[in-house]
Amino acid sequence: MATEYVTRPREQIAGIMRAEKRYLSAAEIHERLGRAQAKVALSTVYRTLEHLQSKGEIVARVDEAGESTYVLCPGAHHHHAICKVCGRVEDVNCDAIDELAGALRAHHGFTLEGHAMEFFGRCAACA
Amino acid sequence: MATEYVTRPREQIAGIMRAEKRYLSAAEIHERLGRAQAKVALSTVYRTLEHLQSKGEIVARVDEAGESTYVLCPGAHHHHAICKVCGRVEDVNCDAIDELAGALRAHHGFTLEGHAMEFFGRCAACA
DNA sequence: CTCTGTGCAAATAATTTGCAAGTGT
DNA sequence: ACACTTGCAAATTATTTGCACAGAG
Repeated sequence: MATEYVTRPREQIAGIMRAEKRYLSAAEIHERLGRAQAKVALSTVYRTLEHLQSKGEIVARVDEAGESTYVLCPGAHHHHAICKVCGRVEDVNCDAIDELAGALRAHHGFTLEGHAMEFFGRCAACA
Repeated sequence: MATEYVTRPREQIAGIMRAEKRYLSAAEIHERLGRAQAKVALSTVYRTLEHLQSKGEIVARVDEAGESTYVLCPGAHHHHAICKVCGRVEDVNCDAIDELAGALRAHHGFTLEGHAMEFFGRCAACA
């Protein structure tokens, strides 16, 4: 049960994810597959992305337009700095916020212009 | 030009947003309007939410299921601590991350279990 | 009276799903 | 062989839009 198969669509999608350092939508991935002469169904792209997500190899994020996008993201807990211009993603580890702007610039040459964060847990009433 | 009308649907939707301290989807708001005998079209809910958003009175967030949700959020830049159980939202100002867990518990009785953040700006190549 | 807001129903667009056929091991 | 994957087309779901009518100023 739960045997793992290596198929051409999966290899090609994983290849694209590995080659790109930015969040891509299912449609964008599907389009690149088409350019590479790979005839993969869009539904397969969705299913493969879900599969990679459950394996913890990629993470999803919903962009401004409401589309789900995905990026390769293995390894320990960290956050992403996303370039507004080219979409490139820099990995950022969890330091103090005040240090962030300085550290981002020093370590990544990334100029911080904005950020968003959310916290999850249990409020006083639900503790 | 751009005159601002006060209508019953708008008042009722604003009332619901004011009464709730948690993120609600358009459908949830619509359902509450129904319970309150207010016959407001779902499309009007969407249009009103968009309107309130452009006025900066509410903020949107996409939940785990991919639905857009909205909460009243006036005033200065801050973040939200969302209770996993009841959905209540606590406002959190932008302190150092290490202090966050302690501060959240001390100031809000909120036990931090997880967080997500994203940074936006310009990478070295695009600066 | 005029311009904005609303309701309704139809149109979009992203994502999901059923099922028959294909493929890896 | 057998279980997992894929493709295709149809179904689902959230959100948007066109248009005639109602309501606010």
